[in-house]
Amino acid sequence: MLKYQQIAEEMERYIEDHGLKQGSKLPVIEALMKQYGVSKSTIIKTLELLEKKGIIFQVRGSGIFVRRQNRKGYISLLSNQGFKKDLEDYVLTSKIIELEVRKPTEEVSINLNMDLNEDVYYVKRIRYINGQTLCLEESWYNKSIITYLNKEIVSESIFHYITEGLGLKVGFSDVYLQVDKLNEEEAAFLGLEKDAPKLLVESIFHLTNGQPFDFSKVTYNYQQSQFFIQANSHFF
Amino acid sequence: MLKYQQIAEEMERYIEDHGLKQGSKLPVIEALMKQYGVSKSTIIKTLELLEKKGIIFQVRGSGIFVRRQNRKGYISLLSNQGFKKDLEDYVLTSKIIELEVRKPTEEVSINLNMDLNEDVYYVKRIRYINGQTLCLEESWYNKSIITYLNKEIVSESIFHYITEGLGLKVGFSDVYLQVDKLNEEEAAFLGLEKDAPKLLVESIFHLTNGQPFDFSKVTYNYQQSQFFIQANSHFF
DNA sequence: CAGTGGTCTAGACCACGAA
DNA sequence: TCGTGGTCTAGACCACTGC
Repeated sequence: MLKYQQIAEEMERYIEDHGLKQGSKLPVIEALMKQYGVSKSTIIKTLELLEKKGIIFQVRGSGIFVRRQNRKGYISLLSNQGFKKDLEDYVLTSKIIELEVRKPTEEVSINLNMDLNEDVYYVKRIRYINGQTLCLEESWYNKSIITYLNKEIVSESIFHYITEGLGLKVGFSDVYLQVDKLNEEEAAFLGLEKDAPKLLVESIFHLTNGQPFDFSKVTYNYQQSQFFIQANSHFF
Repeated sequence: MLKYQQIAEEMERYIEDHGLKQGSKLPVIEALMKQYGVSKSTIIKTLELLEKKGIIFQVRGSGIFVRRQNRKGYISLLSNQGFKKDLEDYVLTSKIIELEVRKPTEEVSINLNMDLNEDVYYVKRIRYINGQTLCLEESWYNKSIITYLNKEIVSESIFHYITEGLGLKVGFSDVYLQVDKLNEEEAAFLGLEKDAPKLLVESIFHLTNGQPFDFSKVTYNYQQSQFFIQANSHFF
């Protein structure tokens, strides 16, 4: 593990364990250098990482402060790969509706950058939170990358299998959101009435080398869907 | 302007002007160092910035590549402060419904970290895109920070006024999303039927020193609302 | 194993905020 | 004006990719 990752974890744990609130001041860079016995650049790298993750913010000429969003039960739209971390206190389960090897549709082939005659794994499942329907999920995986899937894997965390089991590294993802009304089939699966609101989230996941391997369409039950995002200044 | 910002802008313009596609390889770091006459660290800083903005991705041992999402007409949920950049080809207008100084409600006081007897500017407006209703927006500004607003300012870009006119610096924001049904009043303002889907986006904007100055609740017309987000690997 | 990106160091100097 | 974070440099060494 890299030094700056190590230090970032320790600092994150420190903030968590001491229950520091938004605005709490952390030690100055000089002190952190001494405390961890590393150079200034390494501390800065650490702080950049913590800032990206939304855990601190830095004010030039003033100091380093804790950043905390205070609402509970929201799903982060950025730390994708399942909701494990956001919804730790909730019970998440899945029901598999379909799992098979297919040829991609035109839409899928475009999003996964594949030929129409290559193979994809198609997975359709319902996810439940505390026994209530959370979402209806359809995913397509490029079979030349995700070479094998079975019911057991799919009923657990697919991302865990991809990173640990297959040893692949996830690089980045594009996420698209739309609001619309449920059609009859979706309503039936989610246990809602037709034309009720839905949030449709389409995601394309890429490996670190830029290759797309997973295209997903997730339809959320509007009653269970609260999301949040932390944005940083580099966008302004 | 800092060197690494300058170089980032030049590289971004180069990618744009040459219409480089996702996966196009850019020059190696060594070459960029020579080309711009700076040290390796500065180039790395440049590339980190471009990566955060979703313009490139880097693959260790391989190279630097262009990242591009291909869908048009989506609003970025991260580069907030109005949609100017995302919807360049569209005509955006506003109608002001209310503009006045008020005392905050409890909800507003919590989100802006204010006392109940301090003053806030309250702004309510409808925004249109190509003549269609895009959203209904309610905003509360801490009056001790945003000291003055009038109809003219509010009918244009409020963020432009805050950064240029008042010389304030926006640091970061927390964004919360929920899907629900329109109530009667919202439906009337947006020209939709009651109980139609809506996306409610609540945002809290902070200055670089961490002080919240703007709490906004924006209700989107579901027919006009397409959003996107680019996520990076540090979340995985 | 050559090429390429990533980490880490030590230190000079700059820019901003608060007193 | 001083304390603090930010930029930039030159260079050593590490780690991953792909031929």
